[in-house]
Amino acid sequence: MFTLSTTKSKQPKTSGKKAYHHGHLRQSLIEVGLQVIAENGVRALTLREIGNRLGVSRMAPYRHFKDKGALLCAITAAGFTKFGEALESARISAGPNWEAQADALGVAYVRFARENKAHFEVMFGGGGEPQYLDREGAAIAERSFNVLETLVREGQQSGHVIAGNPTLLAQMIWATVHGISTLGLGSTPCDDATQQDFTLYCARLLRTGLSPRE
Amino acid sequence: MFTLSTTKSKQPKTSGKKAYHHGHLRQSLIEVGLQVIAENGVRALTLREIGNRLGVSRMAPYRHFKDKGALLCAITAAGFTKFGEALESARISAGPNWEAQADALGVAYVRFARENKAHFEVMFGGGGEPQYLDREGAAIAERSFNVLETLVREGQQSGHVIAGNPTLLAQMIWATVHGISTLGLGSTPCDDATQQDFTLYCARLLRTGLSPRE
DNA sequence: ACCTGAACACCGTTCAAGT
DNA sequence: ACCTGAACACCGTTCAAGT
Repeated sequence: MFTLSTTKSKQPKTSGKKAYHHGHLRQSLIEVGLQVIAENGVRALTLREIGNRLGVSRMAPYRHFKDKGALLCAITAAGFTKFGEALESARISAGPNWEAQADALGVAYVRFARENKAHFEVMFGGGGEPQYLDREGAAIAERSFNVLETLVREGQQSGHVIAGNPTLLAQMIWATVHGISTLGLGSTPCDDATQQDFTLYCARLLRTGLSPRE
Repeated sequence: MFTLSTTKSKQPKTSGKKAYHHGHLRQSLIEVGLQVIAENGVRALTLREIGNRLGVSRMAPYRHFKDKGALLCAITAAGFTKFGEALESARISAGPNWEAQADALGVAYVRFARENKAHFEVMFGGGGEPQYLDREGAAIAERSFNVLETLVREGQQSGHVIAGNPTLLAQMIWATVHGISTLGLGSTPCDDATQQDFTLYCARLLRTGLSPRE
């Protein structure tokens, strides 16, 4: 589960005593926090609970995070990093065809939301909260969006997309995939395939439009 | 603020003592609860706080709601009722033109989200919560969606919308307006006009499509 | 019926303290 | 540096009780 370097912090503590802690509490807090959210929702995220799961005192988290909100911010930032990677890698593995890339991106977006409910929840303020997004997180989040905007620009150059402000066009697409994700549209009730189908259906409609072409 | 009948409950209590309570605690709880959410978010909603604001004991709410979740359900249901009315009235006052109706509906959706943040938050599970939606609330919510689906059907009959499953088409539109609403797209940072512009922009794109018509 | 107080098991967070 | 315990001001909720 731990993907970090295994180098303990500064003092290896020659004794086998038990040590103050494993040495990567910060990362563990994020991972376990995410786990708790995945199991029971953001609402159930409790510093005490995290502490218990890690066999650590109630106050230990405060060594690494100013408060609960700071932990959530870190989780959010980690989420957007993963999110951006998922989008970008989906686009790349879709090959050179523009439409294939567009489809892949949409599907990846919706799939990420489904497969990382906990992260998605925190990332997009699924808490009525002021959205746990600090300066750093916001920058990462914007990078994710830029994958989409880049796609639009390229589509315009290759003649797949109409002229117009690429940012606005990207936002329009963004709204659609995001709406599908949050509304859980096309899922009956837990089906991944149907949701993917619905996403592709929407992607096609988005291209050709809702009004008849004469 | 109180739009209910002023008839006190059963016993008017001839004495001027102060009475057990004003007689419409249930409705007051919903209204004040909504107020608290509007001011500080769902997270800040506290039965105790509501009680305080109403000059009522901590336990009074339990007389009307099984628990906090039940209150939230009632708030949600009330929200969807208002929401459905907003959509329907927007459609009606848009006149007979189909496109005008479609635009009005989209704008009304996004505007509702903006002007009723608190309600919207609770209605669509803006809490990572299991979405406070009981059987009754779900029925009301579905009715709101049907306004949209009806519009699509009529659009198909009048030749404004391509053929296809009206439910899926409506869901596609729904996803878009919902995405705009939750992402707060087109708002810089609190501007109502620009968000409306953006919504209309999306509505047009939705009709004509993103790929060039040759 | 409708309201109340005391009490219980939970929170986040502060503080003084240990190694 | 990193961890800990006790303590404080909050929660939701149960219970026994008042009118």
